[in-house]
Amino acid sequence: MSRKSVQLERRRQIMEALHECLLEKPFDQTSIKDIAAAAKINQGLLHYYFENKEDLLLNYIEYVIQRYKALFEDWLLSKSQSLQDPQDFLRIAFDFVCHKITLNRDLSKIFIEIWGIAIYNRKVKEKLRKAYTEWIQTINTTLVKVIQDKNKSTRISIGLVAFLEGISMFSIILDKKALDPEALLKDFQEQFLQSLG
Amino acid sequence: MSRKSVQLERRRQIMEALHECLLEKPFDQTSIKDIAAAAKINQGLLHYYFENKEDLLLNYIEYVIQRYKALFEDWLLSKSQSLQDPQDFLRIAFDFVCHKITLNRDLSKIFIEIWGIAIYNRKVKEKLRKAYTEWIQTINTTLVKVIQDKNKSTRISIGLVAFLEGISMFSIILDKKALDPEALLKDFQEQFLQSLG
Amino acid sequence: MSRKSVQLERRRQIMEALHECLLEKPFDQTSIKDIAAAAKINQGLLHYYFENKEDLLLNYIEYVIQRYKALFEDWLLSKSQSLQDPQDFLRIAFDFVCHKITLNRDLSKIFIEIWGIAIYNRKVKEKLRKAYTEWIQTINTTLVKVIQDKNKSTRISIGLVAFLEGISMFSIILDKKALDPEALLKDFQEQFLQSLG
Amino acid sequence: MSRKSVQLERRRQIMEALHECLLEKPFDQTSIKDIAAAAKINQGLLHYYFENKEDLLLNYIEYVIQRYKALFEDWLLSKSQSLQDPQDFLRIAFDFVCHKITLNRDLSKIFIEIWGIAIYNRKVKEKLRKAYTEWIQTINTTLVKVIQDKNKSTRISIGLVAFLEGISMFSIILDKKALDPEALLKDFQEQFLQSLG
DNA sequence: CATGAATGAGTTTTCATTCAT
DNA sequence: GATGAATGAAAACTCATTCAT
Repeated sequence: MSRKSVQLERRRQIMEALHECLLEKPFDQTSIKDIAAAAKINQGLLHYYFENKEDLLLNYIEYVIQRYKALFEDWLLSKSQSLQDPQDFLRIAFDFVCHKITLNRDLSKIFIEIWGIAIYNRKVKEKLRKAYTEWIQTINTTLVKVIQDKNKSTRISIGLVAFLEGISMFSIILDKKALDPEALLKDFQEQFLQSLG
Repeated sequence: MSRKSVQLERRRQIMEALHECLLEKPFDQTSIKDIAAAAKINQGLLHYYFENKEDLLLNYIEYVIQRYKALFEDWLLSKSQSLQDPQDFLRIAFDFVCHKITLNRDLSKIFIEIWGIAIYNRKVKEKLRKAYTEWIQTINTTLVKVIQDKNKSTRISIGLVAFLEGISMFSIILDKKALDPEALLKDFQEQFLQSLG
Repeated sequence: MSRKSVQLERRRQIMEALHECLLEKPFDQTSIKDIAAAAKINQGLLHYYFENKEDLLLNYIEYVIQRYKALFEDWLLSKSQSLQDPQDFLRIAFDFVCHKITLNRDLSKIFIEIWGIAIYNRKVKEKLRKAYTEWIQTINTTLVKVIQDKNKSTRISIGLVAFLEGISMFSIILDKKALDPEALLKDFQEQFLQSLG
Repeated sequence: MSRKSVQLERRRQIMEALHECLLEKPFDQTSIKDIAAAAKINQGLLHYYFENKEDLLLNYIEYVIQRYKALFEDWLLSKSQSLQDPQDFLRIAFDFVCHKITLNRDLSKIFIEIWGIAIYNRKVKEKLRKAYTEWIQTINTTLVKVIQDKNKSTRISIGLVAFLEGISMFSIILDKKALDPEALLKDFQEQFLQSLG
């Protein structure tokens, strides 16, 4: 491996360590020591690869977002039959989001955590803002083909993502049994796609 | 003032101080010192009124929830004309939630923060769980009269609250301009009530 | 009850509370609050009856010492047959000390604690010094009748008390089974009295 | 110096600092700050080398006990002529204990302090228990050769150490003049060894 | 006498970050 | 690059004592 890629690999390793830590404790209660221990590297070394705790967090957030964007691309390719048809695209995209994102408990935990940080951290907020905007636009690009009314389709796109994020949060906060998010989302998906078509 | 009410007043004063602090910093970064300063009381005294930081937080959460429940009761009373009709009740309740809760930026910030804490704090999670369950049930009690299908109405109630919480979160994270949550909610309300009727 | 005796009774009550506390925690780790709670009185009131924590401790020590001196007097009176004979007196005194003091686990704990405080607290040390000196002299007054050599009898008196205090300490620190202090003291008593006679 | 030995040296340095502090104040009144100041190191660093105050204390106790065990070994070697003869061994051991331990005022202070801590601290008690048991057994191993009766020799060994610890305590609590522990111990030693022979 | 609220200094411990090797 | 020792500030919490009522 080249110098550069060893560096990158190390950074990845540290970000994965942060990921593990965030599944156990909130970011503020996760110490550099914890992260270094999870990454099996020296505590001081962490500051060689990342300027400080915030820098690591920002890189981590970016890393997670890029990973899921890539996963989404792969998902689309694997279902490549019918991306032309808006209805089909929406169904496939919806499937992805539900199963890989909204119902992914680990990811939900981490994003709820990140929302909290974003409130008072401009850089984190900006990263989130971009990611959500992009996600909403991806949906909207297709939705507008079906709905025509641009304002309306934008509102629906936003509302759809807001709803999914709300369910994601509820899947962590509420009783799993009382909530049954899988059924709820499936039901919703049918209604939604039907209403479009 | 009686001894008892001095106690209660002081506790309220401290909880209000925490409220102010939470509008500036996340809970984990808010020190007991900060809260005491905001409450203009001695730092040690805070531990006289609350066992520890967590105890204060739990009391604060309860306090906020009770406050908004009381506000909702008042709101209903002030619009007392027509609570019999489900449609009217839903419209009035929706108005309250939108304007007093979902579009209340301070409250949104604080609840996003609390969601994050709830992930790893059982007691906080339990408080949230109860509050959301109660909220959902309040809606469902009325909704079931219109929809009949009990499972369906439950799912819609959950979905509705999830959507509102998602919008609440977006109103903090996304650009206010791009989002325009007031318009979005108004639009949604119309569609929603229409679809019921 | 007169004013004065109500006062005294309250003071006694507080000292008994300290006694209870000292059976659970070292003095330094016992807070005024703990003591007040054990005495079932208000925390502030404690400072009305005793100047401060040290004052309470000094009074408590005096109180315990006087109690055991009184108990000893009673004991002697109850065995009044034969205090004239030095051997008999020594036997009776030895019995008292063994059973009421050296083998009294609660008292042992408390005195070990007090020794520790005495090291760096002049007033406490002085109280202990007086009590031990008096005890040693009580023994010596009788012992010198049997032994004649005044220096020798003083040394034996000191050594005897030192030995008993050492056993008292061991009864707390060492395994009760391995130590068997009752048997050890009984054995010692026999040897000792025999050696005198 | 190697990494490892720097660690050990630092730990020793901190334990010596605790030693100095314990000659001025009881452990409970000695703050981490005091100890760090005495060791001339940063307060935070102390927690790098020892988990917490109790951990430091336990290590310190072990350190002192090991030091005196080593000193005793050296002492025996330096008097190597005659360890075969029980009488000679006892005399030499007795000399060591009297001069290096029982009459060592600093050590006496520290052990009285440790006794007090041991009452309510299981780990400290266990360390003391082991040390005293070992000391008693060392004496008993030789004593049993002279006395034959195993039970009797065990009782004498325990009693002997109890007596020495009692004298150690008295040397701190009582007037030095009235006590004259050197003379007392010398006298006792003669009587004791004579009684065996 | 009695209450409990108030004070403020002090305690242990944690931690992000820096630095010498 | 890598190590782990060092720093210093800050955190939560405790507590003896005082004071107004």
